[in-house]
Amino acid sequence: MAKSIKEIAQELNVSKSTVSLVINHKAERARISKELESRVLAYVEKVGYKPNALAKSLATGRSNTIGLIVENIGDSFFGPFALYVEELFRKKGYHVLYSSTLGDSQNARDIIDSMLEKKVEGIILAPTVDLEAYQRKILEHRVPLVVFDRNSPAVETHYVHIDNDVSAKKACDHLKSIGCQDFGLVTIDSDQPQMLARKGAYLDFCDTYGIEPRILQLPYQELKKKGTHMLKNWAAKQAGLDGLFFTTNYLCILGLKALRPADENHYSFPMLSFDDHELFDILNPKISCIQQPLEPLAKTCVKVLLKEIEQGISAPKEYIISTKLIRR
Amino acid sequence: MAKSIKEIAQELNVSKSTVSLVINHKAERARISKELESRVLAYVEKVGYKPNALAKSLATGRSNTIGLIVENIGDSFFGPFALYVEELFRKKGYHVLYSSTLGDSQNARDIIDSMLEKKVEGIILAPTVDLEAYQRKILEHRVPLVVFDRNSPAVETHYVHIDNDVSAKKACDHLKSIGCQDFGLVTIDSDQPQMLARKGAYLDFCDTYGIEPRILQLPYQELKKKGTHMLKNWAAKQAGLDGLFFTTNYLCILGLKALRPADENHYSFPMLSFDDHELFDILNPKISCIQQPLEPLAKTCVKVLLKEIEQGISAPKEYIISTKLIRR
DNA sequence: GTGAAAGCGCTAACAG
DNA sequence: CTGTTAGCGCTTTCAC
Repeated sequence: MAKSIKEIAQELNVSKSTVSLVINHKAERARISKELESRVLAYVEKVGYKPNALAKSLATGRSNTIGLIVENIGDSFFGPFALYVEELFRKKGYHVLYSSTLGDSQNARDIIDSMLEKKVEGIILAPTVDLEAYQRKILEHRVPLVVFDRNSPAVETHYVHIDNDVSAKKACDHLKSIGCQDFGLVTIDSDQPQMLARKGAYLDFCDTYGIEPRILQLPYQELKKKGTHMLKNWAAKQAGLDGLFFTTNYLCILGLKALRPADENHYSFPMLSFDDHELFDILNPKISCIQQPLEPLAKTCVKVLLKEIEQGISAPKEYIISTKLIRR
Repeated sequence: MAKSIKEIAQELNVSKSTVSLVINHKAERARISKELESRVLAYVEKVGYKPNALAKSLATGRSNTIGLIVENIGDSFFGPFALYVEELFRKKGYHVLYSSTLGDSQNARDIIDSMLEKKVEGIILAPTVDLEAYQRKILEHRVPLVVFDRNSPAVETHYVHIDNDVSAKKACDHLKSIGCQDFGLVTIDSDQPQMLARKGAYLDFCDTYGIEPRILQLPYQELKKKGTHMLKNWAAKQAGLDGLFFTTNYLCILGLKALRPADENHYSFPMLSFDDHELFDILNPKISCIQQPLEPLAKTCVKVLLKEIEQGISAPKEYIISTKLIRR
């Protein structure tokens, strides 16, 4: 069905290379006559010939594709992030092959393998835990890698992230400033470094102000099944609790649903979320949050990766994007 | 860096084809000795050899990739939908190449071209308007196509969608049943068939009950810039308006933000949204909606496309998924 | 049982 | 200026 360059050449009575050169805008350099060039171009246009990208990539060694590995493409953080990334790469002539790990390391490894097999020219990765070996593998294949959102401390790669300590500290300070004396932290049970950092900042804060820490760790893998129940039970036992800091927006949403008062218009205490959400500002009460600036985050990842692709792999560097406390 | 099959063969003192046959589990059929087979397998495992997917696809004509084209991967409808699709295809050994059109037909055409060049084995598409010619082009390339969410009526392709008329009618009935006598419709200005169908159902409803229709069409391309302002102005002029039906959830969210009362806890009238949203049930008041069941939608698209891929292109068929009115 | 050889569609020297 | 040629890495047929 689809024509090949060979057929085009035959039908035009020229050689394959002539057609190839014209198509790839190298006619000038090969000093092909303007007239022949436009004849070829016209014919190619007419029959709608499109080169087979697979063959082209195989021959050139360039796939024009980059891989983006996130935790969950359907999530309100990664989805919009992915859109920015896609847009930015599109402008540069690259395509994006996405995949979601769902927090499962085996998934992540499979995804990385197949991306490597597909010869992506670079990878942007939000790693799961235990992915150090595979991050090294990517690097060994000489494929540029940018890690974002969370990092495996042991692996030396470019790393784009926000300042989790400072941000979580800001969150705690804010809760204190609005009168919370005894607020708790709700996080997940995984060892993701960014979650550990947020928890660490909370613990430090408690230490500084002599607050007794109250921490609930929810099981990431069974959040839907058990989260609500666990949170309710836990909260019921926390006498004197006067605020809650959620380390991510989906936890905060879970919290809002679980702790919703039956017939009142307001929750009994302030809640603050890490990561914004499009509806946080119209809830009642409004939900303050630590906002990760998606666009700068995406732009930085793309910029760093493009540089690696174009100029070769360079020494790993860390890029810190600062967050904003949104008071509502 | 990455080894080729040729190197593996040399290092093993066998021929390329032997290695290839073993890797592809065709050792038996080629009557290769068990002993040799396990020797090859062991070596391949040891050095971590992975075949170049590009070369493989070129040789076999199978890319094991399918294309998914949505409007906006960052959106709360398409994002989770994409996740389901990805998961379902992953199980079948396919990868998904996504892209967002952002409602722009030129983007859509570029995306389709490049997917065709990459030799995807099938495409799931949420079309923009004016995409008929390109849908035909896909079919002419003998690439299986499943259209969902919206359809270009003229093109005969497999089409998975919800029943927009019936659903919108349900929505209107519900508003009436809770006492709205004079509710309006807020939609976008594009000619997407599903939007037209929803509007049509509203007009029919008004006709039946002798209600004077009040419709606001917001400019899709400039929603962020002008939407809030336009909606506010429009609503202010609608004397006696006692309810609002939004044809999509992002419009409803815009409405909730635009019409938020300054210092009251409730909106002045009920709002109902087409498409659910994770926070609609904790808003005050809660937002009722027409819920499109994402998982069945995704499952159907995948099932239909897989059948086309495996059994060849068949006569176009329409698959209708029914929606649910969620009263809140 | 195994390996040589042709070919998938394209690019990129290098002759002419 | 144009065409021939030799791959890119893999699959697959067909002699040996």
